[in-house]
Amino acid sequence: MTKPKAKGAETLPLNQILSGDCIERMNSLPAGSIDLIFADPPYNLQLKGDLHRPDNSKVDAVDDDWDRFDSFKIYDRFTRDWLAAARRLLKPNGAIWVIGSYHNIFRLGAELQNQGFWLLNDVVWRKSNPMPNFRGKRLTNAHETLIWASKEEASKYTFNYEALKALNEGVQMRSDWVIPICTGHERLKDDKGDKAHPTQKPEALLHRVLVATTNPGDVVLDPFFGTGTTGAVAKMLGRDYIGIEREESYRKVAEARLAKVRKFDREALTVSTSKRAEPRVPFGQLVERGMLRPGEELYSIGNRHKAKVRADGTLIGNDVKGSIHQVGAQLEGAPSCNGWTYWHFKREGKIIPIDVLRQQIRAEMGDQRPH
Amino acid sequence: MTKPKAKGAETLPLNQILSGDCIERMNSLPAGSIDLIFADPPYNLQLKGDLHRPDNSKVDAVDDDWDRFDSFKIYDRFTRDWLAAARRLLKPNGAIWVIGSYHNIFRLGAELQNQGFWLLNDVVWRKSNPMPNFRGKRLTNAHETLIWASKEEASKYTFNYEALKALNEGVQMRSDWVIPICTGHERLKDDKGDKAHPTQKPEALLHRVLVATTNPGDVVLDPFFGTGTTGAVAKMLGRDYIGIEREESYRKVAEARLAKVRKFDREALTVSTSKRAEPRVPFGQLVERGMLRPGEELYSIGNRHKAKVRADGTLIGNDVKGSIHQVGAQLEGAPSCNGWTYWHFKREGKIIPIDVLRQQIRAEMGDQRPH
DNA sequence: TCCACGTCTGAATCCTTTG
DNA sequence: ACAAAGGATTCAGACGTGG
Repeated sequence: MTKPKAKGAETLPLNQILSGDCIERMNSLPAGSIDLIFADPPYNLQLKGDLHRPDNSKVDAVDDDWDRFDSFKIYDRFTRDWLAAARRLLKPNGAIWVIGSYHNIFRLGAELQNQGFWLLNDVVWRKSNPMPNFRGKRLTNAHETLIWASKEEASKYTFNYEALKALNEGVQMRSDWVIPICTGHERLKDDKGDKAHPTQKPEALLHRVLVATTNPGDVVLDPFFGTGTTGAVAKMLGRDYIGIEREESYRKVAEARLAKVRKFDREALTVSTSKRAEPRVPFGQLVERGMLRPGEELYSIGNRHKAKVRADGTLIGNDVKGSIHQVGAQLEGAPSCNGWTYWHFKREGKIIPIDVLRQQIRAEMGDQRPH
Repeated sequence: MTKPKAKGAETLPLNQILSGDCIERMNSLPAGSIDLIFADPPYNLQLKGDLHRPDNSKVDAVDDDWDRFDSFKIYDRFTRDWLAAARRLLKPNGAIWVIGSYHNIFRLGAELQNQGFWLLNDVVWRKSNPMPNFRGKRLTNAHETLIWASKEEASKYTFNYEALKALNEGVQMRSDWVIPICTGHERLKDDKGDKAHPTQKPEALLHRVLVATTNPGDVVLDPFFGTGTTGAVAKMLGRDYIGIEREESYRKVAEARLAKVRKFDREALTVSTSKRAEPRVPFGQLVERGMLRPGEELYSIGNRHKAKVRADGTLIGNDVKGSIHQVGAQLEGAPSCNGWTYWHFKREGKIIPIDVLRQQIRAEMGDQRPH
């Protein structure tokens, strides 16, 4: 499924992290050479004093220099300039994702429209574990907003509808995505054990973005690369990436991270075109959340069969592909099969049913109830 | 808890639906007279009569750069004008809610910021039953966005934190709200049995908005009244409303609807309140009243520290003296401390928080409070 | 080995009254 | 006006420790 390279693509610094100012670096790249841009620009939080939790511990605020702007006017000029540089780089059918909070997302969205980008969806990242509002003065700020836009109205943008539907276990993917914030082992630390970047995004978020709106071999640019989540997920998924990052400390962490990332199997990257029904916890979430890796092998209940996990949450095994249920049924020659109890994965030599993982997600999904 | 009426409030056309252009009608109302505005403005640029070029020519289909830019310009002017009229009406501590989709919400949010409104939250209305995306070209657009903003940064806006927490089973209300779209009996029909309004909002949404950010007796204005959901819920909740609607057909439906609405019982309107709303009790009163004796010892929450009560209602312990809060903070090395929950006294061998005594005093005061 | 429990932390525009 | 003081306020999840 490799596409013909765009003109000038051979000169692109693929799978590298460029240093310096993102606008200058973007302007030095050839026009019309990028398939997708993912941008997580400074939010301009405008924080004032300190904030303490009720237990008197201090909240580690995002007070970095790179997030300070003196006025909306200055922020708007910055937004206009980097978006213009980004737009120039996109292929005619290219698209962009931006992410932000209420502090900046309205300015981002309006400027996207002003420049002729065509808004396709706004997507809500609903955090399953946000920081509470400690003073009880507002609603818990439990989400961030992403905007997905094509370069222009006429763009034939990439959208892997069936893959996303498969990720969502047969139901159309909605514009609100429930994904935990980046914590635990995934959260990168510096030498001192502190977080390496104040706003590292979860890989599950980028996984969904890239599966949805790119194909293997596409070139993905992230002009605010940070510690490289976009690059890491792009590499796993067999996309090429270009990162731009100003801060040397972030670049160093990202380089080390990317060196360790391994691409998933080619088979796992081929996206499903099958159609299925069935609601409930989508198996694809186990993949998105990194509980199971694309390419990982699952074992049937009697250990007579095995199958490989694909990036869109389908299985492939012995020339059979489809959902966990379909593949189980086929291999057993049965009319139906409950994939959740049929399939098992291995951890440290142990065989564990995948249903265990579903239960973990269900426990996290307490927040799905009406609020 | 009746508030003093604002100047000019006696001239307000309370609980009425005004006809005509919302900007003109808003400009005819007295400045600084409204507690809360809820606005669901149109975003369809072709909406009849709402938007004109300066020369009154028709806005063509949005099919090239010039037209796109021109139509955004017109929409922005419309947004600027009605928001300015709305802002003039708000009391200094007033607030506004606006609702929109990705077509217009970014322009609304940016203009709110430009005019000096202070964004408090963006809220995602997550529809539990959205219309699917039939063509499979995008994500199911399963949400709309609301913005909650105070008139200015310094505004002491109304937020009934405890009431919302109660609505959410004792957990802080988040910025994502799961509410079904308006269907079934709630959906108003016209004479022919068709839906009376294309975008009727669910009462559950307005219920949450008004419980959260108004008090009984507040004046709520809706400049795009439609079929009157804001008014209906305001009336149920014992708030006064003013509606403005230019379409006669909508006004008629709204009038009929509002005539049928009945206000809830006063008891039902009482919501949980926070401690902040309770009267302040100086610690010295406990000593004055003999509930605690000078010289008596108090014990910290973990029983790690103790201090002696002095006749003037200060504490002394371990070379530290001052208020119950100051001494607690000093002993804990904390930036602040709530002495009421930190300190305990002994009676018959039992350890009891001093807050119990404050509550006794408050209970006695309750009898004397004016209603 | 496993459970119970305590600790820590996350893009946060996070107070109100008195003097 | 500004400064000082009173005193109200948290959820989910990861991780470590101790029994």
